[in-house]
Amino acid sequence: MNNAIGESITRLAKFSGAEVTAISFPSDISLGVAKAIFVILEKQIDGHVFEPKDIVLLGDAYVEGTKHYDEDESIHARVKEIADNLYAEKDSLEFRAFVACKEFNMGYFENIVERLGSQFVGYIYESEAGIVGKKIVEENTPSIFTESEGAIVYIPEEEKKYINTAVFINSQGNPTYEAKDLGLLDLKFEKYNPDLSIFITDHQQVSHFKVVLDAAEKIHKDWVEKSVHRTHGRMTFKGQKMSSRLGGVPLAEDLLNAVLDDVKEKSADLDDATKDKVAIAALKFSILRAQAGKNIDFDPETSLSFEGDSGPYLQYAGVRANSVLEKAGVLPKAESKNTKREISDVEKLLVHFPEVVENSINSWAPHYLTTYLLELAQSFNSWYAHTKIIDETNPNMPYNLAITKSVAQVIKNGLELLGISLPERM
RNA sequence: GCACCCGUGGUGAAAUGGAUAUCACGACGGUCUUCGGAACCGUUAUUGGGGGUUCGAAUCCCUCCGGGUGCACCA
Repeated sequence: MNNAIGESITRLAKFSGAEVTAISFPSDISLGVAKAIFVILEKQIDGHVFEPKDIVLLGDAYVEGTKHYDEDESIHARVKEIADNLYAEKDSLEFRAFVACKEFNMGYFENIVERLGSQFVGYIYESEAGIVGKKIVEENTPSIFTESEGAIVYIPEEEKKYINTAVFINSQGNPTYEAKDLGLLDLKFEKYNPDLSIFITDHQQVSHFKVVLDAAEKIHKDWVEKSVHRTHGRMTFKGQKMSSRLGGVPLAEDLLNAVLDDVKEKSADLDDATKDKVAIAALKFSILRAQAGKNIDFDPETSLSFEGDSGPYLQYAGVRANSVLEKAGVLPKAESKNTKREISDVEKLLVHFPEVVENSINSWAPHYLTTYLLELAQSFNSWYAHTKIIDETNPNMPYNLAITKSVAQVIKNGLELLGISLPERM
């Protein structure tokens, strides 16, 4: 979800003429990671550096670590030691294993992101942000932050009831998520100096960002004035919450492959790249069609459709239009403006495209565009069913071809802005 | 308990405060010698309850009901 929405917003922003830098904030370090590393090291008694071979292995270690930690208090000391060494980047067995896992994991991540049609220009890791964030918090204690029960916390003014008190540095001296986000702000603004910084996260984090931004405002007003937080809902899988910590959840790749199976069933004769495009369209569309912010329950059985309101429906309309144009060969010259003819509904819709795009950009809401494209495709399909486009005897043929061409173009551009590509055939 | 978000046909969704609330799925009935049927046409059914603001409310305010999320060392 984050990828689909983020990518679309990125593309909309670029289209509006802005220079956009898409960065990701990978969660490479945490107590949870330390737990996973603990499990991994335990299995590698001979002491050589762990070589991850499978992404599933890492996921399992994460889940197992969480479970093990909750059930067995005797390992807490060791896990904390691991965490400290990771945070301090101290050369040690665990740190080397961590580096190997991180490298492997990032490779996997970049792969899937590329498959989805995205690209990040840069990364700011939580580990870096944690170091910077911790420093910022320490420098501003006690002026902004307060010591409490061995931890360093931020207490908002009393009248700001809607903002929670939050721990920024825990009693072990490690930065929490809050401090890391502070560090992220600092690194982001230092590295890229943006006019506008858009955070895209799920909506569980709204109150978290309120605290962070409230604190940040006192450090650097600029950061907050230039920051926008867009949230999206969460995806449940067949009614089940997905949590990487608890396990048993599908990865984005699994989701995509499930969809791909359906596509294969439907059209075995397509080449693999096209099947992938259709599958990605189906998946992304089901996310982007709704206003961001709502939760989506994903069930491969029911929630994916290739008909009606769907990504493939849009692709189909575009492919079909292109196919007609190809068959028509060279476009005839435009007819004279004097020809009398009714303005088709399709044409009326076509005119609105720029306005819709502008609207989507202004409110960072890709779903306006999705809705519009759907209307256009429906209108075109309906028109198509009643109109013979290639018809030499029809004086309106040039007009009809021009309409077809415009539709093809608008659908292509519109899908592009959504991060969905238009196949040649399907 | 406090705070934030949400509630639209059977289901999933749309609607800068503006005309008769728009699509899709489902169900039912049609199109089928056609430039691509992942299509087209028709039938079906909807704003949680109650107040208020407004010439006008799905949209704004209050309240009740129902659901979700967050509230100190996870991210």
